[in-house]
Amino acid sequence: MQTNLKIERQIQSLLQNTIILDRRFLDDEQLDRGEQFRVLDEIFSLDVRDAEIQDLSSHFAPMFRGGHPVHLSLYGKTGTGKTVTMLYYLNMLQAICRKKKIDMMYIHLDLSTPKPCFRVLNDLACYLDASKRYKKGISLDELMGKIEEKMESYRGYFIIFVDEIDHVRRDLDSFLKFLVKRLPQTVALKLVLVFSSNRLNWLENIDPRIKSFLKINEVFFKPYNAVDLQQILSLRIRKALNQQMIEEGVLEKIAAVSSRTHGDARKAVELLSKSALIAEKEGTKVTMELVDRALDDIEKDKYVAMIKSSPKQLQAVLYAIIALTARVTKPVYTGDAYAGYQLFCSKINLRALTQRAFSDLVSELDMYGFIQARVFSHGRYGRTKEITINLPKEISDRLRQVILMEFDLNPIH
DNA sequence: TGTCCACAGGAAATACGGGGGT
DNA sequence: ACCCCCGTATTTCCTGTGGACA
Repeated sequence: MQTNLKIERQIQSLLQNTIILDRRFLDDEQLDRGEQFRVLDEIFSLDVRDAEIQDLSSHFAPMFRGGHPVHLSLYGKTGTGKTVTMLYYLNMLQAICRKKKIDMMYIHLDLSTPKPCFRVLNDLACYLDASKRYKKGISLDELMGKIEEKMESYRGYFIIFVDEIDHVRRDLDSFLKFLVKRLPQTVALKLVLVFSSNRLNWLENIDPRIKSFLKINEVFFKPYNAVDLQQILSLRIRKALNQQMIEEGVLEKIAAVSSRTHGDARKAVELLSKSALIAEKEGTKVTMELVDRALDDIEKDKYVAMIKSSPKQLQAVLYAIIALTARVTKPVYTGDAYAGYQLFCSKINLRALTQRAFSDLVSELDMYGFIQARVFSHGRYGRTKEITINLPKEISDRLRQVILMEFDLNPIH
């Protein structure tokens, strides 16, 4: 009976202290298109990305005089809203065109994960309903033919938004050649290409013959400043969180920290979400101090996520090094580390790499910031890397556990 | 000054694996 | 179904190196 009451009270207090009311608004992936656009409507009406939208408008304006805009390239770091802004803009553009009886359609080719040229064309064909999804067995030429066939009858404006263009693996040239040279010559529609990239120089290693053909306009997306981020965050807070539970200044702090370090809206929302999550778990309000902890947590998650997505060999190397440095205080040398690594490999039934390869992996870990490895000469006692770990014990212990789990071992001490 | 340790790290060879062409 | 080709991972082989020590 006692426990019954206890549980009831627990649930009661959890309900009262609920902070996250609608989790979906903390993660764009979970919103459908309509909702996304509605959120954007609110954001853009607050002058966020105003300059960029202005640029877009002047680029597409010729459409309404019957002209033909040149192609467009969007630059900006990740999380500056290239994709979201452009999609929103295209949606609006389409609505306006419909009102003015101008034929227009657009397609969004999402390359957030790298794809070969073939897959991209296949995607395009699928959107056009020109072909089904092929794994292989159809030549690029044939695929292009099908796309052209489908486009032949169309006479209006046709906008293809190629998101993250530099993710076209292998043969970006032939992909562009098709879009820029071949397509406009074979079909009658008015084609406008929109590319987005976070690298300013993605055009540099393109076949110069295509490059000279490519008349292009550029729009730059600046990182969000603190004011923009405040707008974005406050909207999310209104939609997703219980505002009573958020202390004064938290919003400003998150915005300030984010704009200072990256200006990435997605990361800012992530920080907000993490803070709320911690607060909810602990049954407190979201405080400034909690934001700092969330920041730490995200940092920790970063290391964990990175090692989880790394190759097994790299994980094994890191484990060996962590285990070794935990045992001794002095720095570890390559030879010792390699021996430890071999031992660990035999334990987990993994083929050990050569010392040469091992050495490269150590350097890689150094680059990622897991460890410090500096070459140091001990005179006649040789020249070797001194390996130390600078991570807080908490993180390195966590990493150790994670790696063991990756190898299906229980952390036994 | 020369020697020599214990590797670093470059270059080339080789293994591997998956996708494309036929 | 088959073969080929190419990019990547790893190995093999090798030369280079800073400084303690004699």
